[in-house]
Amino acid sequence: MPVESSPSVKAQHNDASFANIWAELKWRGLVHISTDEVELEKALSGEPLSYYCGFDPTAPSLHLGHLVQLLTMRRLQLAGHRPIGLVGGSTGLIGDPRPTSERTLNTKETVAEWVGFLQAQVSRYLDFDGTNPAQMVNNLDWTAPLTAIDFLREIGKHFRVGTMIKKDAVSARLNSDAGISYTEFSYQLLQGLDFLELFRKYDCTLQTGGSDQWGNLTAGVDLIHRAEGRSVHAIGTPLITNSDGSKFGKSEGNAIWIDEKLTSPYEFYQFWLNTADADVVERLKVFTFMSREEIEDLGAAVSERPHLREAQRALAYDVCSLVHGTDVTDKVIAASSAVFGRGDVTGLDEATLKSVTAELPRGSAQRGATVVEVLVASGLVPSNSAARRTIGEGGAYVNNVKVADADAVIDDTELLHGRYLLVRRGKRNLAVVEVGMETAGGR
RNA sequence: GGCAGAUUACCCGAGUGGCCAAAGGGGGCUGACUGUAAAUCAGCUGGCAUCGCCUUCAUAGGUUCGAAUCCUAUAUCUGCCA
Repeated sequence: MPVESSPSVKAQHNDASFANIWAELKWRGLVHISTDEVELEKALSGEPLSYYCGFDPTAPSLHLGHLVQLLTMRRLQLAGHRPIGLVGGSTGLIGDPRPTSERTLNTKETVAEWVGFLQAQVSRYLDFDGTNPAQMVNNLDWTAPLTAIDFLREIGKHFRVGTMIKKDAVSARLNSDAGISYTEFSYQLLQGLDFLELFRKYDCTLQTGGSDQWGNLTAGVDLIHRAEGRSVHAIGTPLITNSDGSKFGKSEGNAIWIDEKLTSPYEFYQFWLNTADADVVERLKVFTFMSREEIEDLGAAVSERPHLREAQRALAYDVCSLVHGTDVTDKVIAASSAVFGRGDVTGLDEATLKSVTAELPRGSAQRGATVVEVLVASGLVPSNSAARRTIGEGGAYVNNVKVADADAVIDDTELLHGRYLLVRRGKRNLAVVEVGMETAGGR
């Protein structure tokens, strides 16, 4: 299992101006719901405790919603507590009930592959050295050997159906046409079992997760209370929302993934840079390790000189560096400024051009291609018609020069370093097209 | 099981034989403005070899010079009656 922290993890620290980690979590708006606050604050201020947060393999990568959990885990670790990163090799095979509809089951092979991906991702955000090192677990390790009979006798007996059907996710489904399968109905037992298992094995006494997981978090708290007679804790982080009511963490309807293959670092950086003024302070609190003072200064900058967008730049740089590293982030910023700056790309030397465009989508075309063909090859438009439409609208650029004639042939002299074209659609959709020296091929 | 009604482009929804690639709204895209923002205004929003042609109005057939519109069968959904 690949377990490797990101280099930036070592440099992170909490804000010492807070009385304790609980106060900081509250200030950052990371506590939406929790078990007894007084007890929890006491526990978090006392001896190091073990806590866990689970991630189900429902996709090949984690997304920004998960990043909230990862950073919350890291904050608790920085406060001296011991994190347990759990990847749901078994729960991913069952499916957490969504309020709307039944999930389709993924194959065991797919889930196993995704487990590996997620373990590597989770590892990057935790520290595996020091006095309170993180550890990674997979709930398949303790659920796979369990027989159905033992599961029903030892776990199922502690759960009342009346309680189970009152959980939001379940009751929403029972009241909908979709109904709910027995498989998904059982999900909360599995997550409860995880907490119990980790409690027994590692004295894990706190589970964190999104507030939408509250029903599952309390399933574990209740189970431990019944089975072991001990009170343990749970913290539910809020659902991050945009001030304009749109969904956070989406760009043009697509989720923002932390895997660079699914969401390019360029797109990732742009996503953060475009954070609304009204949301940027809240994002800084949740997604960065900046101190209260730094964040308050940036908040003041937003209201005094919004056009400079200092807070957005700081946010984008910070989060992009955290997820993709500072080297990649520097390249992305260079690409962004080459495009949004004065925009003369013909003067760039080849090495600079390459690094600047490294994060952009790429395509290839043949020599003698028309503007329309180049636009389609870039992937910026889906069809020739769309390409013509874009050109007609005045939104098509080659090497940052607006093009008007759809059928114009790209001359060899326009190629940057004999092969490249920087193609742009609208203000900020960019791609690189490499023009081949051969004339065969293509589609 | 019986009766009635629905099924239209990304979504909602108009259209009941030709003037329908299909009203309107939402969403999206582009342009102007701007702070790579918000708001606002304007245009675009099936495909292609773009003055024209092709495919599309649940699916498969049929009537007709001509069908999203009529008929038949199938599938799915919604009401009402058993």
